[in-house]
Order: sequence, then C-alpha cells, then structure tokens
Amino acid sequence: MLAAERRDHLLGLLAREGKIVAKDVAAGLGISEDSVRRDLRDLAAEGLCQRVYGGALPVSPAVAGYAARQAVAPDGKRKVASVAAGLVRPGGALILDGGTTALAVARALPQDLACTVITHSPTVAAALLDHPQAELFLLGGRIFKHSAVACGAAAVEAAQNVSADLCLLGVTGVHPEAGLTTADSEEAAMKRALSERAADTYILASSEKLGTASRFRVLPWEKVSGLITDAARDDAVVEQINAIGVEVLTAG
Amino acid sequence: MLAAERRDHLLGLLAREGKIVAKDVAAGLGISEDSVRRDLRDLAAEGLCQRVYGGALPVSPAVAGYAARQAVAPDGKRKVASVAAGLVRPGGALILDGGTTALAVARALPQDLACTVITHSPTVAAALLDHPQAELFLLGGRIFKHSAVACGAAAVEAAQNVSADLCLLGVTGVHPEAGLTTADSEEAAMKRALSERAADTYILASSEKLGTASRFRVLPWEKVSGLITDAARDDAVVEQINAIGVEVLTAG
DNA sequence: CCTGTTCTTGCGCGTTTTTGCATGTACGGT
DNA sequence: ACCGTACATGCAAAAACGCGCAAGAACAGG
Repeated sequence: MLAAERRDHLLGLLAREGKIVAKDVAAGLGISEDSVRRDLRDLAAEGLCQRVYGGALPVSPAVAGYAARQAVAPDGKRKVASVAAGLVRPGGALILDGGTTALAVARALPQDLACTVITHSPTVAAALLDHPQAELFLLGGRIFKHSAVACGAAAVEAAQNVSADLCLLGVTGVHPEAGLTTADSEEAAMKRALSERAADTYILASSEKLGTASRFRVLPWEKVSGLITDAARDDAVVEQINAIGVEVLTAG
Repeated sequence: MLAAERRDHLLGLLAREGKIVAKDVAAGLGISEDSVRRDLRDLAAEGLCQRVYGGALPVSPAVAGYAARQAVAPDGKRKVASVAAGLVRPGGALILDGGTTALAVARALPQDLACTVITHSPTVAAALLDHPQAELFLLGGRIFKHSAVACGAAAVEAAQNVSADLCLLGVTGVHPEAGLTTADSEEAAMKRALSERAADTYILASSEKLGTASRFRVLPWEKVSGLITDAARDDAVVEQINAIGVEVLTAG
C-alpha cells in the first residue's frame, strides 16, 4: 500500500462516509494507527480535512461553524473592529475583506456613515444593507465556502476595476519574519489583489493570530501601512513588528 | 461516534428543531447524559447555543434558523419556493434572482443538493453557504439597497460570462397583457440579462403579484418557460396566462 | 556495486482526553 | 415546603495522542 494511495483512500472515505475513525481504518487496511494518524495530520495541515479526537471530519463543518460563529463576535475582534471602523473617513472609499473580523468591522461602521464600501464577501455586503448612506460595491466570482468570499480569476479581475483610500484585510497568520499569511492560496491572491487597489492597507489581527504563520503569504510588511490588534502595546510580537517600521494600532 | 461528530449532530439538531433535550438525545444516540451535558456546556461556552435547564436553545432566534425563519416567510412564498426548488436538477446550474421569494427558494433547496448556483444577491449567497455540495458563483456590481442585489453595467457584464439550465426570477408585477414588470429599470435590465443566460426561465410569483403591473418591463411572455405561483389553478389571471401558452405550476 | 543519507513505518512509553459513574447540590414543579 | 430531576464535581478506567527511537526501504552519488 503506497502512502499516496493510502491518503487517497482516506479522502475517498471522508467524502463517502462523512467521517474517518482512525482505529477502524487502521484495522481495515492492516496498518498501524500511527500511520493513519500521521496521514490525517498531514491532510489537516493541507486543509483537506479537519482533525478531531478519534479520527477526522470533512472541512465543511467549519462552514456550518461560520454561520454560528458570526453570531457572536469575541470581545477581541469587536475591539479591533471598532478601531478599524474609526479609520474610515466620511466620503472615502473602503475595501473590506471577508471573514469574521471584517464582518465585525462592517457592523462597527456608524449607521449613517456616507462612504463607499467595496467587498468580495456576501456576508459583509448583507451586513451593510442597512447602512442607508453607504454605497456598496460587490466583487463577484466563485465563492470559497471555507471563508465565504469570492475568489479566483473572475474576482481578481473584478478587483482591478476599483480603487479606494483604505483596504482592511483579515489574515490568519501575523509573524514578524514570515509576514502576513493565510491558509488558502486563492484567498492569499485575492487579498493581494485587493490590497493593491487601495492607497493604504491595514491588517486586522486579533491577538491569537500574532506570532503565527500559515502556509501562504499574503503580503510582506513593506506593503502594509499598519496593523490593528487587541494585543498589549508591550507584547513581544507587537514590539518586533513596530521595530520593522509598521504602525501598530492597539485597541486597549 | 466521534466526539466532534456528536457536537455537529447537536448543532444540526438545534438548527432543525430549535431545541435540544439532553435526555432524549442521550437515549437516541445511546450515550450517557453526562456526555451530552458536557457537549452542551462546551458549545454554550463558544456561544453556539444557549444552555437551559433540561437541554439547550439556539443562541438567538435568527440562528434558530431555518425552521423558525421559514415560518416567518409568508406561507404563499414558501409554497412557491418549494415548487421552484423542485425544478433544480442535481448537477445542474441555476441562476437565482434576489428578493424575498428567491431567498425562500435558496432556503428550500435540499441541504446536500449538488448543483451550481449563480446569483447577484449577497443575501441569497449567504443563505447558501451552508449547502456543502452547492457550487456558488456571485455576480458582482453596484448594490441596489432597496432590493439588495447587484445591478448596473458591471453586473450585467458579469452575467454575460455565465450560463445555466434554469433561471428563477422574481418580479413585482405579473399581468397577462403587460407581461412581467418590476419597479426599477436597472433591476429590470439585470433580470433580463440573467434570463438570457439560461435555457429556461421560470417566474416566481406569489398570488398577490398576479394581475398587477409595475413601471418597467422585464420580459414578454414569449421569453418565459413557466410561472410558479400559489394561486388557485382556476384563478382568472392564471387561466389567462395559461391561454397565452405559458406553463403554470401551481403550489396547492 | 557499494555506501551514506533520507524517508517511512511500527513500537514503546508517558501524557492528555474522554467518558461513565458516584456523590452532593441546585433547581423547578406541585 | 417537598420531591423528583437536572446539574456540577471528583474520580478512575480506557482510549487516543504525541514523541522518540530503531529497523527497513528507497534513493542519490561515487
């Protein structure tokens, strides 16, 4: 049994049955549970499955979690969102990323703020429908369920036709050396495209993202105007980022 | 039964039935009530449910979802949506309009239907995020707030790049002579553009729309494959439309 | 063909997580 | 106010996990 063959088998099983129990697979294939666990760990690192105690589940449950997650914005994200919302000038144009933090920003925008918001996230767009003064522009494309945003060639192309004063990006990894990273390459490309269409780019990073890195790089620090976080001003990672020359806005 | 799987099951149950009774679930799954209680406590800690004596409730009526929200949708629209959802073939491609009736269709689509849905409505897109098998394509453009859909030149242009088997359109006026009409010219143009990209176009029309006409024409009857309504089969307007040669699907 | 290296795989071992049960406490209906 | 039920907590057994290690296979280069 080839290793790659085994991984395919696991993915097939996952798609067919909706779950994987490490013990059963090991017994069925006559290999050790360790190998199964190792494979599962690798697949999870590539975002192809979700590792859970006892086996693995498809990544899609993460989507179900998304709808539920957006109901309650953790305190950290709310603080970050509030600071970010303060950066938006009346009459200005804002490019707003997708994800839970960006959604929190949308909700934190003053109800009667007159500005233009450009987004590739249907949930962000839906959240801004009740801002009567806000002009909304939606970037279309194939929707990546994982994070509920439009990505891919069509979305990047659509982004080329807009420009703005400010771009607020969410990422999954913020690291002094690795820069800004995210788990999906398409998403990374999309965020890059958005950033290039704005005069200034600020990163939304609740404290748990600091010091971590994901697989795909979004931007190097040079392309970023600032970082918005709820971490303490004397946090080790915050100080390192400050030393690079990036403005850090802390939400105490 | 994996622990994570059990938690998903609980969340699903919560969304479907609007409540969880710890005892029943424990009996149904053949596990101890303690495990159920522990799971509920964890979910509550993450803000995914509200713990109550005896079980749990959704964190907010909005998340309760589906069962509750659909009850909010007027009965007529729900019936129309249900019939419309039945027209969608597995593996097929559907162009879905915006508006409350189209949103009801999105919610009426089977959770695990594998199909492609193209829409210019961020709310429809958001509603379909939890359909793991559905491929979603969003048409971008300037958002018209009153109906919450992308319209205008960019949106029409984006629509030119897609095609589908079926297009489901909502309108505000359905009249035997005036044809299909709506209140906004941009929206009318957008609906026209969508209709042209699909092999078949069906109109979603709850009974109160029948016999009325709005300012801007969307389509003449010749361009329409059928009408889906909750009006009676022997309704005067329905019979007139039938006489024109348009298929009328009634949702008894 | 031989050798050193790298990668994979299975196993042992200590650690962590889960789970059902028992106990005492808090709650809600009657 | 009382009684049954639901609850939290502590506990111990079992399962799952991660890590390090060593044997073996595959591989590259001389």
